[in-house]
Amino acid sequence: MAEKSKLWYLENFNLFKGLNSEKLEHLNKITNMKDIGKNQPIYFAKEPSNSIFFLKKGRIKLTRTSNDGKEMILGLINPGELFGEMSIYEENERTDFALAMEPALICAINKEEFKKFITENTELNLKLTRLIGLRIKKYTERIEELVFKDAAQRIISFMIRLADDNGKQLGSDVFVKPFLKHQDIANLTACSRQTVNSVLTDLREKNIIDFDRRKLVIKDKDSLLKFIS
Amino acid sequence: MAEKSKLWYLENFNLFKGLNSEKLEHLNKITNMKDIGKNQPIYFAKEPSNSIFFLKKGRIKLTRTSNDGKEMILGLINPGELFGEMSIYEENERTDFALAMEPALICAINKEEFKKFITENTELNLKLTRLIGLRIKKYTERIEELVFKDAAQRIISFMIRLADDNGKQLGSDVFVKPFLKHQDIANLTACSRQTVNSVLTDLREKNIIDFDRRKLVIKDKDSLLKFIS
DNA sequence: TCCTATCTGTCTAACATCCGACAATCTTTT
DNA sequence: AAAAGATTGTCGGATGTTAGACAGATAGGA
Repeated sequence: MAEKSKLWYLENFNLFKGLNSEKLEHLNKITNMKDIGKNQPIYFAKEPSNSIFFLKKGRIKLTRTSNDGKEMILGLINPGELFGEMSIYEENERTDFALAMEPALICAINKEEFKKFITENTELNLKLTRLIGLRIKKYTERIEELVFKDAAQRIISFMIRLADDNGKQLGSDVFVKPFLKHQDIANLTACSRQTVNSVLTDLREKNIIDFDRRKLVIKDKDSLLKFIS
Repeated sequence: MAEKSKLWYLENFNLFKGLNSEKLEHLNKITNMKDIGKNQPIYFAKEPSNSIFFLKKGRIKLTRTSNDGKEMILGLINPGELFGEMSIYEENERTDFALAMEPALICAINKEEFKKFITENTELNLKLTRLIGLRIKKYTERIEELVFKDAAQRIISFMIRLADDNGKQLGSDVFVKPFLKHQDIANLTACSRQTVNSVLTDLREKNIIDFDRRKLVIKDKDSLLKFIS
């Protein structure tokens, strides 16, 4: 990878927008671009956490596994987003597991280097603080959803968020591509694969959504919103 | 309330330990002690968030309410702990609701004043950052629990945490006093009051715990731990 | 002190969701 | 192009949890 393009990448991460070229150059020196293959791990749980990451290309899922082998997905990471940032706050090892869902390009920064860089760039500190606030908000909302909503409502909420984050408006429809496999949706919404399937096919029969392995189309968002009232 | 005792209170909050008397005096000037009656609110959801709080005495529950009136408890606050601190991170209104479970004594600090105080005391900043990291960890563990564990396991995990936080070792038993009413335990563990009751009485029959309205006694922690394996 | 609220304990029926099973379809590898 | 593997679709039975109902116990206010 040419150094020039790496610099360009850095500049395009939300977090780094507005930094001057001197600072970007310094950031460039302490970062490391890396290609990750499909289904390859980026880090493991219980691994000492020395780095934080930015995603340039691909999709990452952050997961946790129960004692008896069940998987839950804590969150999905899209290009331009930071992940693994908990290593700034936790002393020891990571508690989750990051996996590339498709071929990905990531940018790694050493935790200590990044900490130092932050203290020298207080405007970054503010952005980071805001980001952490958003994370907490997201997690508490997730808890709320698990407590108050049933499986169908959780799946529908997930689709709406997915469409908001990754969808393209096309006429009156919203396209999301790629979609996720049912098992992943199940692991995100805390229900079984079969329940995901039956909810999705039911909504398709009602002409509210359409989907196949690779795409999701939301044809009638208003009806979806009614379900989660 | 005499000013002298208030200063003494401040000194005893974990977060402020180690501050010199000049800084404590300044803190004293920007804080406000307040008595709160049983079942009285401290702040409401959707209220502009101008203050953060420290709890000196009593117990606080942080709750959220669903559209159809069901309550969930996001967390309990014990004396010495900070709460409402999300107002530092979120711009707008609060998303939850704080209620005194028993007569309480709290200490309020204006958000902006506190922010200023932090920037002038960087060692505090570090402590606060660590605290936020712990909050995130706690929330993600809660999500994990909701996804992986059944109702009985969640209730048992809750009792163990309660005993760790508020229990007193007495011989081979751990006493927790006061206990919570079953409905509150239900709202903390995402299940119904009836389920809480049946799990508790079942454990009592097996001589693993004992309880009544005011206390919980853990008589056989090992057996409890086996349930959550 | 009595009276009223609230909380606990215990049923049973209804319900949501899971789980195993298996065929059909699509994807990847050889 | 064939074979192996992964994903989707669809059953029906098993299971955990809820919700309603109501009696008895306890706490708090008049």
